[in-house]
Amino acid sequence: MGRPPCCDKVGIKKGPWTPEEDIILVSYIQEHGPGNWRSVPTNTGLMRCSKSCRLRWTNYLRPGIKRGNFTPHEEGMIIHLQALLGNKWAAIASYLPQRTDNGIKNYWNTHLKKKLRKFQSAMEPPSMAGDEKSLDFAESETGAGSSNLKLNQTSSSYASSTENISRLLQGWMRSSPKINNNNNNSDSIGSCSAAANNDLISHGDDQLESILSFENMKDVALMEKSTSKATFQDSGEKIINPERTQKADNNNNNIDDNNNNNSNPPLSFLEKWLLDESSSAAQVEEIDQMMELPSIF
DNA sequence: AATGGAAGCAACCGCGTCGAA
DNA sequence: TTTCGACGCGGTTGCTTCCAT
Repeated sequence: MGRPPCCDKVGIKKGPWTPEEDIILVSYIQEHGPGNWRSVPTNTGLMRCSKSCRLRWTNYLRPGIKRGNFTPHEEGMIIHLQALLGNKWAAIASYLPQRTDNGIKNYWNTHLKKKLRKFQSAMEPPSMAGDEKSLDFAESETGAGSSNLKLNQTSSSYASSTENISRLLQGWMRSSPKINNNNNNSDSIGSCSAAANNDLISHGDDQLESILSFENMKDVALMEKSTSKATFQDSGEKIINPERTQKADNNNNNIDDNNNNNSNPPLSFLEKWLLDESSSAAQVEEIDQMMELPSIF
């Protein structure tokens, strides 16, 4: 007996959402608030799976979502957090309240992974360039030789209409106290960071290698400025447990309890770095400069 | 101008986790 | 304590657009 489907597959519509469907969904959420996704299709008449409704809201219709190009600071945060957390996109997204996990994941897979690959190739001796083992994030990738990065591909025309729908909700979000969407305000950075402090668990050596290899890449000096670094590295196996960050984020009333756990080193260095726009932006700009070196190509 | 490949991104699928009964 | 439903996450797929030939 397999797992039952999340919803009745018969008559369920798939594929891209239409503006009409978006309006129906947004109207419903305006009235009832997000959550209880199971009831959304039946109550709205949408021929969509509840999962699909949630995804559509979370990734596109939710107010406060920032679309378009990522800033150097955002890139730097993603690079650092990916090195620290691995492919925990939801956890990474919790530090970038205006970005969705899906968006970050896509951006990583399409842009940053390639950037970092080239950056690391440039940092290595020529004989090592192209050695897949040299990259923690290395994965099978066809067409790796292409240096043509399309950074400004235009989004579809409908994407702009979803933004409009999203914009319509801005006023409602401000006036409606019943929506507890922590990802939509700047405070969530602090709360997520605090949550991260609560979530230090043991992890494997791979994670540590990832961290160390990243540190080797560029900003050792920056990291060494932090007084917390020694503690963090010496522990060797302590890292944020990203799987709980969002839940902790939603329950940050309990943060104080967990902060009292003395066995866990503080992550203030991470927070400090993440909130230090100039440092991360500078790092990404440096990578960009490396990318532009003719010698690489 | 046509076409094939590459790139980007929206959406889906399957599994893990959590909480209520 | 166990079971089950709902939600959330990460990986993957497939469609659309762009670009080179």
